[in-house]
Amino acid sequence: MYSFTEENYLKAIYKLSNNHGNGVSTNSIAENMETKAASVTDMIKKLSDKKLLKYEKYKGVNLTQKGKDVALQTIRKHRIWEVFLHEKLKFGWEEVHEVAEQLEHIQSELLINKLDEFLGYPTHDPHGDPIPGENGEFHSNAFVSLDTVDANKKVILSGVINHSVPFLQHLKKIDLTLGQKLIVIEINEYDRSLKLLLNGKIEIFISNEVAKNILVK
Amino acid sequence: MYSFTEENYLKAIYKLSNNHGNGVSTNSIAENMETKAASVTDMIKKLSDKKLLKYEKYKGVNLTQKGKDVALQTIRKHRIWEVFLHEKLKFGWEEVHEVAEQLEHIQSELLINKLDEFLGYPTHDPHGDPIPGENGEFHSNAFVSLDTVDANKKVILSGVINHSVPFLQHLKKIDLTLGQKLIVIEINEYDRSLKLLLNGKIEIFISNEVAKNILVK
DNA sequence: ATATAAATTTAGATATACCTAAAAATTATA
DNA sequence: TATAATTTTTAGGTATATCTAAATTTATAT
Repeated sequence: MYSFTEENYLKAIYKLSNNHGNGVSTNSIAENMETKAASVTDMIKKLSDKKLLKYEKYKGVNLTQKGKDVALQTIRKHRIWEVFLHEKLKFGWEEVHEVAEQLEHIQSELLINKLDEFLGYPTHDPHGDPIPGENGEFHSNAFVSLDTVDANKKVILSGVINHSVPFLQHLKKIDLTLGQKLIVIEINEYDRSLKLLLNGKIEIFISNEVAKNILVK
Repeated sequence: MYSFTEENYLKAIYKLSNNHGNGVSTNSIAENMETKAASVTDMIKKLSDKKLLKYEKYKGVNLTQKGKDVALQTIRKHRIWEVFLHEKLKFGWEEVHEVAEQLEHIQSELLINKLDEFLGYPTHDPHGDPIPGENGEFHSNAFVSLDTVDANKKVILSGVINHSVPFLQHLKKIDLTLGQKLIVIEINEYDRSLKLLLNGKIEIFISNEVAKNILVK
């Protein structure tokens, strides 16, 4: 139906329009897709012709409902594949993204629905991001950043804000993984670094930089 | 490493060079790939430049070892994905090919090796075709066509020669699936049609046309 | 052996998705 | 508000993978 490239543009624009208000700029898309502004203008015209987005010269773009649907289905596929790679094939959570970038473009409704069923209809991917449903509906996750949690409260590591490979590798190294039960036992006022208790056993220290990028519930 | 298209050409040429002797013709490739001879000539030149095949104008092509390796790895990936779709996602054996045509091009050594492990290192795909190993080695299957089997011999349905969707759907309809235990209880001399006993219970009739396309061991 | 048929290649186009460099429009600044 | 800086678009070009139509080579048949 749509090419790899078209799906990738729609996904990028969808994510960018969540961050900023309205009218996603050519340059921001170019930066996000690691390409040049001129290439973005070309593709934008094509997507506009296909009614996937509204485009006004020099004013940026906004996805149409059709465009949002394609973006959400691509994100759905990406996240379901990430669950498969992590749960079934034992990929580390820092390894799943790259392969899912390819798998998300496989065209088969049947495949993604059967895979979803096989995985037991997961609601979140290995980074804690919610998986949109077949009709694009989100189960919004009421997660909070770990640096806002009060001391002595039991929480569960449920997601990350920073999805970069180095950050995920760091968490893995200090035994912080999705589903980890933890308690903030000390908050250092000076640099807002934290002392955590994992599984009621191990104590670890983390910087505020790390805490800010961890989501818990 | 290599594009979808390049991998598909190499796979097609590999299969065609098994059928015929040496020198796969431009037209046979075009027919197999459902494209035009002129397009094949273009691609052949490209693959020849990349040392994936030997090409002499008007004389057809032969894969180099490098070309065979790429073809075999693509076939390996295709068949491992078919096992996954059939065994884990419960796709019918007539449904797996189309989706595997896409999945075979995902580029990740880690993925295919982990998938292979997850599936318990299968040796045959859902059509009974052998899965090449990591180094391209084949476990050759000593299967025979059902129309050559003597009466009253116990055999197991182990593969098919005709891989077409209508043929596979027909077998499914008459309860013939991979692994089915059966005995030829009657061979009609006139048209070489067969009466079979399935699982020692059900009797069915099949034409010689069907029997010729079934492999058993 | 030569004419005819078939197979193959070449020449020249098309569509996609990129790019660089230059031009135009918008936004920021003095 | 006029000028400078930034952003965006346009113009023109590249590479991939197609195609049609014409030319060339090889195979077949009389």
